[in-house]
Amino acid sequence: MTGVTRKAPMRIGELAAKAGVSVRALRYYEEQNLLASARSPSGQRQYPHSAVDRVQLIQQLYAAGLPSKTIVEMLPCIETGEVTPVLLDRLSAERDRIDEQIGSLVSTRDRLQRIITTATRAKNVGHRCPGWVGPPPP
Amino acid sequence: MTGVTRKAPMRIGELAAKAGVSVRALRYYEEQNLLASARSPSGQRQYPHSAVDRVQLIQQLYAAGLPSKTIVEMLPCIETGEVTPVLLDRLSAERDRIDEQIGSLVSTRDRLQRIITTATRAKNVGHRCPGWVGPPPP
DNA sequence: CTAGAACCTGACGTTGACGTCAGAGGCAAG
DNA sequence: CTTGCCTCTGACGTCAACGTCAGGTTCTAG
Repeated sequence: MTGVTRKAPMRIGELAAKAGVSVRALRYYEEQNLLASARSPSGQRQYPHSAVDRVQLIQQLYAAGLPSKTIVEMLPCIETGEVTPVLLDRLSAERDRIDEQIGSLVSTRDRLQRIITTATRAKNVGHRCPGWVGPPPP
Repeated sequence: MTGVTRKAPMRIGELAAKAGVSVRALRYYEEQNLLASARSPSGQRQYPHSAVDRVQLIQQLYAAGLPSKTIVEMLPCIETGEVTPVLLDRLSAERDRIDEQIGSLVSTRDRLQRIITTATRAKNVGHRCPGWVGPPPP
């Protein structure tokens, strides 16, 4: 026996569903060289199972604010585990950038939390919000 | 004596410099009702000193991914300290959203860190991309 | 075989936060 | 007064990550 479990190759709709993105997004990723696909004789895209993970990684990096240009430079080596010193620097730089972003978000969150706490404790609740803060005194 | 130190009112260029944003951005904020200004007789914008802080708050909220529509609903009450129950829910919701965003960023950061660590330890360096010969790892 | 779902390419539309340019005026210095 | 910088309004340009539509092919269920 072959030992190979033959199943129909994953098409774009299935990948989109499994990865939680739109079909359009996947074609866009391919356009940006973020995601490759084999083609059936009739031209339909075919993906390996691992594509689900890859798409989710792409999403994660997008969510971290990386543009596709940066991602496309990082992805190949990330997948193979091979990396150049230059790329390593880049990865570290992005990690640091994300750290800063986290710090900024934390302070924003804290500021929001203080506002909430203060407002709740003071029970400054139930007034009508002023629609607009007027111009400053001369 | 009046006790009032009269100084020339802050104009848009000065505010832009102090807040670290562009003049265009400030006019855009005004367009979006995020930032008010008094006008001189000749129509030039005048800002109070507190505007610097306000602009920085706006920037912080933008950086947290809030769109101006949301900010414009939150800002007046944030400044006055008064808040409606509805707005309080909104603030909490945004705080929670930011928390999720932080969590997502942390996991992305960790994933990047693992990649960096693994690649560094395995010394999988120098195979694919062209580049200079880097310094040795610590 | 046929209907409908899924897929293809190509191209234009959308959104948000500004950038940039044009043409006209205002303001302090010399 | 003139020079030069700052400011004004208005309007079009940009960029990224897709959405959406058109017009055609392919796959699959009955």
